[in-house]
Amino acid sequence: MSALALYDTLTRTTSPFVPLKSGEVSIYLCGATVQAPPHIGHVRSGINFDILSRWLTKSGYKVTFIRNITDIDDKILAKAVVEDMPWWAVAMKYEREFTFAYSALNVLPPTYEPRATGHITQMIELMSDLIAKGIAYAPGNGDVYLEVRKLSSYLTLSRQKLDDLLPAGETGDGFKKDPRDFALWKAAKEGEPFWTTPWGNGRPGWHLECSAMIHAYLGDAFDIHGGGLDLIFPHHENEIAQSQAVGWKFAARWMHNAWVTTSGEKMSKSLGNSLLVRAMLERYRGIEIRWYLVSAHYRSMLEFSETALNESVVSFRRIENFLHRAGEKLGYIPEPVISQNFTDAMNDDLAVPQGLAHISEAMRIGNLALTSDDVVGLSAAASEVRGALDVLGCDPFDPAFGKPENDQAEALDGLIKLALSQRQSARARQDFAASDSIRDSLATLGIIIEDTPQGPRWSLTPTTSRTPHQREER
RNA sequence: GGUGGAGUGGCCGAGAGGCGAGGCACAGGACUGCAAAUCCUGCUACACGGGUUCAAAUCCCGUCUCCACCUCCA
Repeated sequence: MSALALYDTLTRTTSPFVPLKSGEVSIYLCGATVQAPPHIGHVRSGINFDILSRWLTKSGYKVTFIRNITDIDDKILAKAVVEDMPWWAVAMKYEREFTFAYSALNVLPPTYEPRATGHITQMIELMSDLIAKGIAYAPGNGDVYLEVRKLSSYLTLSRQKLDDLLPAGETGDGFKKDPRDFALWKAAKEGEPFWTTPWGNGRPGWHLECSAMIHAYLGDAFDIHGGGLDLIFPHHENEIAQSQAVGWKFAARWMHNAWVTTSGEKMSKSLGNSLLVRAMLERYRGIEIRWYLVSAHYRSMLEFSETALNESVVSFRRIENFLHRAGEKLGYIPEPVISQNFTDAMNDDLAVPQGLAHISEAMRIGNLALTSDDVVGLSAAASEVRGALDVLGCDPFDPAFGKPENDQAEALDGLIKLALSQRQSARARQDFAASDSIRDSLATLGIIIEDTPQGPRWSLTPTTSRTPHQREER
C-alpha cells in the first residue's frame, strides 16, 4: 500500500502527506471573486481540488473543505456601475453562475463556503492585533496598511527578494511608508459601500478576507492551502505575512493548480465568451468537460484546443460505452472498486494521467472478457474502471449527472426495437438495402446500431439535450 | 532586471539514469452480408551543442525558443 505524497509549493518538492490531526484534513481553497461568469480555467481549479478532496475522503480522512467567495472588491464595484445594479446584486448574480458551473461539472460543494462580507468583524479584529503589534498602521486617510519591512520573513513562497520587486504601481497617494506595503483595508470613496472601523469607513483589501475566514473555520494551523498559480504572489504571500505576523502557524502545505491556456497563453476574459462554462455546456455534457479538464495533471498547463476536447470526448464515450455494455451483459451495474494501480498513481501527487493508462488497460481486459463471455473478469474490470472514474468525479452512473432513463425512454426503446425487428427480418431475407436504410435512418436521428453476437443493440449519441437539468438555474 | 515553469513520435500526454506509460490518428489483420464495436499487429520520440557514465529523454554545463508571476487574476 503506497502512501499519499503531495507537492508543496513552499518546499518545491513532493513529500509524504502527514495531517496535523490524525485522520483529519483541513483544506482552504481560494475560490472565486464573483465579478464575471466562470470560464473553464476557473472551474479547473475547482475540479482539481475537488479531486484532492475526494481522494482524501476515499483514503479515509475526514475532510473539512473551505472554499471562499470574495464578494466585495474593486472589480465588483466597477461591474456594478457597468451593469447598473447594486454591487451586492452583481456579486450574487455571479456567485450563482459559479455555483451552477461547479454543480454542472460535479464539483462537490465544500464543507462551507464563507463570503468575505460576512467576516468583517474577524477582519477588524485581525487588523487591531496587527496594529497593536506594530506591524500594520493606519495613516489616517481611512486605509490600513501592512508594513512589509517589519516582517521577520516575507516572500518565502515565491522565493523573491523584496528589493527585486518592481516598484508597485499603487503608491497609496503618499500614505504608504514603503510602496510595497499592501492594503489590509481601503477607505471608501464617495458613493462606495463601507463598513465602520476604528480607522474610518471602508472595505476590505484583497488579502485580508482569506486570513480572517481561514482562522474563523480552520484555526491557527491547517493542512492544505490551495489556489491558482497566479495567487502565489501577491495574494498568498500577503496572507502568510498578515497571518503569521499575528502568530498563527497558517498553512502546512501549499498546492497550486496550473492554467488552462489558449494558443500558449493564459486564458483571459478578453478572449470572449466561447470558453465560458455555460456556453460550453450548450455543446458538451458536463461530465465530458470535466473529463477533459481532469485528464491533464493539475500542475501542468492544459493547452485548450477544440480538437483535443473532441478527442477527449470520444475517449470518454468509449469508456462510458464499455460500462454500459458491461452493465447490460452482467444485468447489474458493477460496484466501483479502486485498484492498487490506480491508488498508487493517485498517491503520487494525484498523477491522474498515469491513472488514465490503468483505466485503458482495465478496459482492454474488460472488452476481451466481454467478447469471451468471461463474466467474472468483466465484472472485475468494469468495477475497476468505474472505481477510477468515481474518484475523478466522472462516474457515468453518478446521480449528479442525471438519469437518462425515464418514461419516455421506455417508449423510445420500444419504438427502436420495433424498427430493429423490421431490420432483422430484412437481413434474414438478405434484403440488405432495406436493412441498411433502416440503420441509416436511425443514425440520422442520432441512434447508433451495433450488431453483436447477442443481437443488435442501440445507443443514443450523447447530446446536451439529454441532460437538461444541467442547464437549469439552481 | 528578479522568481518560477515548459519544449517528448502526425497529434495529445506520462516518465525522470538501463527494460518502448497510455490514448487519438494512420496502416495491416481477425470478426461482420456490409458496417459499427471489439481484439491483435505495426508506427522506437524526447529543442540544440558539449560533458559525466558501461549506460542519458532523465544528471551536469552552455545555448535557443515559449509561457507565467513581479500588487486585477483560477
